[in-house]
Amino acid sequence: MKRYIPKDIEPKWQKKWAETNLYAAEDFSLKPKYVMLTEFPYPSGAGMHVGHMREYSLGDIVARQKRMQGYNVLFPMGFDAFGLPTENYAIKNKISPQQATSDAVTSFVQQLKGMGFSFDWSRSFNTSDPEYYRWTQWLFLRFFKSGLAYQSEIAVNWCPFCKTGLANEEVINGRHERCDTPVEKKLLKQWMLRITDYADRLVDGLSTVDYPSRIADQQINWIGRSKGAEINFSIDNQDVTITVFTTRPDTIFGATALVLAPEHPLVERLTTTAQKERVNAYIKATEAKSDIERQDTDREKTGVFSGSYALNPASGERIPVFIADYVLTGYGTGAIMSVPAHDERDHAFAVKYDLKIIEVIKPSDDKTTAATVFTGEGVMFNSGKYDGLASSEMREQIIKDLAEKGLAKEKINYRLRDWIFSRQHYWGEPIPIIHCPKHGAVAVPEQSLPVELPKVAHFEPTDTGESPLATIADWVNTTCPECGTPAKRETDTMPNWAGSSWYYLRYFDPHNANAFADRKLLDYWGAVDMYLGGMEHTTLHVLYSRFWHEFFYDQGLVPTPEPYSARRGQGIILAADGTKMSKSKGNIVNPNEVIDNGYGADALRLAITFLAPYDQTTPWSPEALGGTFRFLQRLWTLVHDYVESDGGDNESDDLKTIINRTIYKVDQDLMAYGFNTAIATFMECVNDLYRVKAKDNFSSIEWQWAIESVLKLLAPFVPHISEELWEAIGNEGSIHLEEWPGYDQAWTIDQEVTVAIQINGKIRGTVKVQRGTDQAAVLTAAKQELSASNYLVGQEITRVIYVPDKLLSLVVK
RNA sequence: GCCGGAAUGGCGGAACUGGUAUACGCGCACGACUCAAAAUCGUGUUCCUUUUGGAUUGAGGGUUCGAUUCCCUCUUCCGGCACCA
Repeated sequence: MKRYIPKDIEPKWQKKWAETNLYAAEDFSLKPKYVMLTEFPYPSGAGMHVGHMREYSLGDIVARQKRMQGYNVLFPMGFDAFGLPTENYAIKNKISPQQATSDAVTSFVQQLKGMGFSFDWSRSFNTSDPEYYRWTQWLFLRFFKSGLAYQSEIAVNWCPFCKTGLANEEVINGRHERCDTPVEKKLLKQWMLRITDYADRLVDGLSTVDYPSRIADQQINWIGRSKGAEINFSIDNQDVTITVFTTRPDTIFGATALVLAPEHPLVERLTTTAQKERVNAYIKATEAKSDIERQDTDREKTGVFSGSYALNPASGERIPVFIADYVLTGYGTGAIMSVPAHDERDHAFAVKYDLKIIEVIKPSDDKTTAATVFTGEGVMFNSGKYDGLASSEMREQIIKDLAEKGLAKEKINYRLRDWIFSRQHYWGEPIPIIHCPKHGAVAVPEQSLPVELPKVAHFEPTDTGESPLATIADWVNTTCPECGTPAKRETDTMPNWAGSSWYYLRYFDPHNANAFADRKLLDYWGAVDMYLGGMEHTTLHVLYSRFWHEFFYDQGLVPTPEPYSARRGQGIILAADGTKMSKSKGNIVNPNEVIDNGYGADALRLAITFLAPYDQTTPWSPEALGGTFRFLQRLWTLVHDYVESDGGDNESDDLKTIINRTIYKVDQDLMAYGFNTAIATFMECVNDLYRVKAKDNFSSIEWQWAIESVLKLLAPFVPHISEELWEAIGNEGSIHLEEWPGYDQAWTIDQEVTVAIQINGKIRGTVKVQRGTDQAAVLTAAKQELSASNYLVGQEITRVIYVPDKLLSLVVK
């Protein structure tokens, strides 16, 4: 018998699949379509480790099963080539980013092909190809022409290490998500995308798609929609109004101060001469603080009195106006009404600065202790005509009453901020804008796209807040498309999230030179049916691309309101020691090494998938590989034993049951993405086949059917060995073109069942009976079974509960 | 602080709508083959007591004939957000 040596079979089949174009998706096929998308990687010099392969292994299983189930499957792969990782790699190795990208793509393709994934390679592209980013620029101009892309001089998050501005989404706990450097604030003129215009749509759209709640909730939290009111406070003896945002207008009678952010535009005007020195000193001190310092919630609250007083529009009381940095300038109006009795932050502030604390809400059950700040709903008091009424019900009434006097209006605020879209780096799509002294920012005409990234000798980022492109005079200097006068190109580039915000659409029509994709193909392929990727992209890439797609839908460019019908997030594979795999720690498990060590891609795919539920973060276990390899060896031996045997002529009910049950279970598991339990089912199945083989001499026809069925089920998981064994048992043509096997329900059920006997809640024995035996007969059998023991001796049975074919529960005393 | 998830043998994990907890794999032990080892095959493997038995799904309570599963309280860990009014 031939031994199972993966090296001998895997490259052979990979070559054959490529030659026969086995996994090509067909445009306009009459079969139902299924788009299985896995996030495309950014090509870097580091190569991919086993953790990366989890995502593609899972996607490949689904894609292959769907193909066998008769779908026209699109399972594409490309490369997210622009961005910091590639640029940093290029700088470090003193090669051009173009070269770094092309080298990395070559090695990534080799790694992916070695795993036997069924990607349609004819649709592959990389986002740094001018033929691709031409359309990224074209789509950006749609935002620009709709007023959704605008320039703004704002204090951006600046990473001093990467030397670039960042979006809010890229800042984690005050640090850059990529390099962990604390970010600084830097005043820069930036391109922004008005994602906040789509805040409601991004929340509401979630109820139309199939996302796990942990992903949907995270996006909802990130967007942070909160309903409340803007209320105007007039300033005593001055013709000035301060507008505050609050979600609790029902506490307005308890507002005993106004607090403005230090950056609030009215601070200067409200500061009295007597207080000027103190206020200026405070603002200076605030500016000196880092973002991380300012965001520390445990920090003692500080502030300063402005000298002015406001009038509470509900109570008419004169209340002081303070300036304090616990009020944020970027949220709401940058000013709040302080209600110390019912807000913990305001309480702490009021205690420190000796402000009045007026309680106006008490819990309906009235068991509050004076020590705590009551922030819940309750009954209003000290609130004039609202006394005795429920706070939750009066909230809208108060807004209405104040609105009649022109003092308030309903308002919804979002935590989400507009998307800072400029990067001061070389390796990105040039923003296709020309700055004309007369016409301002002008779009590059469509026929002049792409605005190609010039090839340069020096592409290192600068400290000036300008992109390296700014130094290339003959690229920067151009003429205005409107009037022909000398003008300058925009020198900032787009963030690495730009190309990935629409890449799935390009797979539908990857070679189109006249449009980002043909409308007929967009209509045919529609939304992505399943999108698998990392949890870390929930509030970055997934949110961004939903925003782009929703805008395109409004522009009539795409047929569906949402890009992804369903989304799943796979868990991270950690190193065996439980820490993250990283090149610097040297704990990376390289798939190439695993394959070369003789385990092969199939055993690796199984090990990755069998490790844990797909969505769970879990440490890698090198030993698991031995287990899955042994399993494949046992399968190999089983099939070859059959091929080399003569075969008998026995019919076998056991065999029928084993196979039908396996098909049923694997079917169920795959529907629920229970990949690890599906593999356990295969292992049980092969163990069972060994067991019955030793017992009976089955007919060849039955064995052939059994083995063919098992191989078809295994084909999506282990494509090489199943193809090899499919051939070995005498089949022509690829197993991957076979139909997914069906099962006979009748053979998945045992005729003889084991019924557990429970006495007072404890299992005391079991009886075997025919399926469908009635309660009386089972009770008789149970009494007989337990006659040898004394559980029932001298006891009276007071209650009998029978769960048919499963369990008999007796209550005795 | 807020939102989400989790806790089951030595380890990764399984268990359908409440119905025989520990499937499958790893590891370990013993046996077969071998001069020997590896590989392979077989047997066993939750814990305590081993005679009967008893305990056990992070802790404590509850509902139920019966709870890993449902409810309440709490602990720990992981992910996300965080002075967002």
